[in-house]
Amino acid sequence: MRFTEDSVTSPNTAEISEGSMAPTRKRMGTAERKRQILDSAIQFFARNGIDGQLRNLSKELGITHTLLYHYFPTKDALIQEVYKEVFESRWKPEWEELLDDDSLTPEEKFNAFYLDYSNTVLTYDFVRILIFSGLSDHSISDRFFELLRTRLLPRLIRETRKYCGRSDTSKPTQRELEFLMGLHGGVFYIGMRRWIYGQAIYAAESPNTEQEIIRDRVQSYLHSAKSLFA
Amino acid sequence: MRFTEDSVTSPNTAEISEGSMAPTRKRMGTAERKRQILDSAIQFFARNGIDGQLRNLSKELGITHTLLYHYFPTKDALIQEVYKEVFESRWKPEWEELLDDDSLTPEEKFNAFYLDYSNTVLTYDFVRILIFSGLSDHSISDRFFELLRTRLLPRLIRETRKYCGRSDTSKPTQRELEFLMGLHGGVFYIGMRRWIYGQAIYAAESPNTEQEIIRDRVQSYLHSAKSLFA
DNA sequence: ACCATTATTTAACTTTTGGTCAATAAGTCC
DNA sequence: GGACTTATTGACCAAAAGTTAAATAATGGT
Repeated sequence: MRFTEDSVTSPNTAEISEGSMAPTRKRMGTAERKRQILDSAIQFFARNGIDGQLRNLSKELGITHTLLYHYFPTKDALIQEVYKEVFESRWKPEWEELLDDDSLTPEEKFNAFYLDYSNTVLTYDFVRILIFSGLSDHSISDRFFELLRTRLLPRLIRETRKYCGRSDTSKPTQRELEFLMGLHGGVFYIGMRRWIYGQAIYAAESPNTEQEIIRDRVQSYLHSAKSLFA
Repeated sequence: MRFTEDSVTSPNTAEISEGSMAPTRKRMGTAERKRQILDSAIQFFARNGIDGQLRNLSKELGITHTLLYHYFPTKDALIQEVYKEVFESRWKPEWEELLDDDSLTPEEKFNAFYLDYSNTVLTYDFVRILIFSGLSDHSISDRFFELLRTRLLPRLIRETRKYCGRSDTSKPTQRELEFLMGLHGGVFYIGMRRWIYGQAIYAAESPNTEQEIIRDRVQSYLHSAKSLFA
């Protein structure tokens, strides 16, 4: 993939400019530097794809590309850590709690969940890295979908049934799941348009509207579920 | 992006195997060979991303990579033709005719359209190349969305309104469009799951079900549109 | 002030890969 | 069958990009 990775003026070497002072070499603690690299790497690979060149990443960090090898044995190892960071540490356990909260109606749960989900997951970093990884190797993005499939979907189906006045706890049917995936995919598609295709979504202008969009769709989903599955 | 591009036994050199015959160098007409290369290139780049190496593509074709340069001045030129082929020559003008057909109800149109649309567009080649291109440079995928935006969406909104018993021809509101994009994105997400994340979609097993899935969603969309916009 | 540690850089190696060019040979036309 | 065209190849180049190893210099401890 051909991306233009703009050269960025190195923060570290910025101080060399004046006078004939020897370039002050900064020295960071292992943990902090590793953290810093990882953070930058997420942004960098989200932007440039996992084909982004280490030399460019290091330029953004103001270090030499060889220093990366002091913290990560190989480029692939770095990328694996990026995946891990993005897919695992951004998962919110609160989502499950929210969906299990007895004081909320199914409709409230759906609205609250998808609003927060879209704010957390429909990020530049997340969407792009998820897709980059899926494009190159399912086994990575699978980890995320596994969480979705086991933790969230069953709860969402349960709430859907509750909304329809049903209380059976039988295994979700494919038809139920597919109908739910219609809603889910529609929401994810917002992120796609925004971060992959670079389209301006209306919601970007006024934050209110994002909420409106999701409310419309959730209401539509639940309402139709009632006539389909009740 | 790191893909494993499996070496494929060259079809051309296959005949060398037996005896000590000199390898028969095949000679193809310009047009056919170019066509052949383009067809393979579509598959190849869909699989490996546009970073796929020309040497591997040519290996699949059973030719040397330098021969590619006899037909395409540069790798980028080849890729541009791949884009053109995928995005432009797969667009069906029938879609517009279908949506303009007066003998069909809005619901019939939606069903027929999205069923055919998903069969044409939700292909391995198409979905992956669309996303690869979007990831690296919007300007390419934009061409496709432009068709969508100008040719299809207005007609779909018109039919939605017709279904709702409205006949005004005013410009679609953002809310109407976003609601439609919910359906549209949900459909596209089927292709995403199938061709990006490698998930088995139920519909893959029985062709009937794909129809059922889309019918469910279309009906849900139209039904809800009525209560939202009527 | 010195030493040990290790973060950081410099230089270099290797493989990959897009691209060029002259040589070769498969058809075709007379 | 010889000449001409051009499809096809093989050898080669240069830049890109991952990786390694040795040299350098902050930093902290004593």
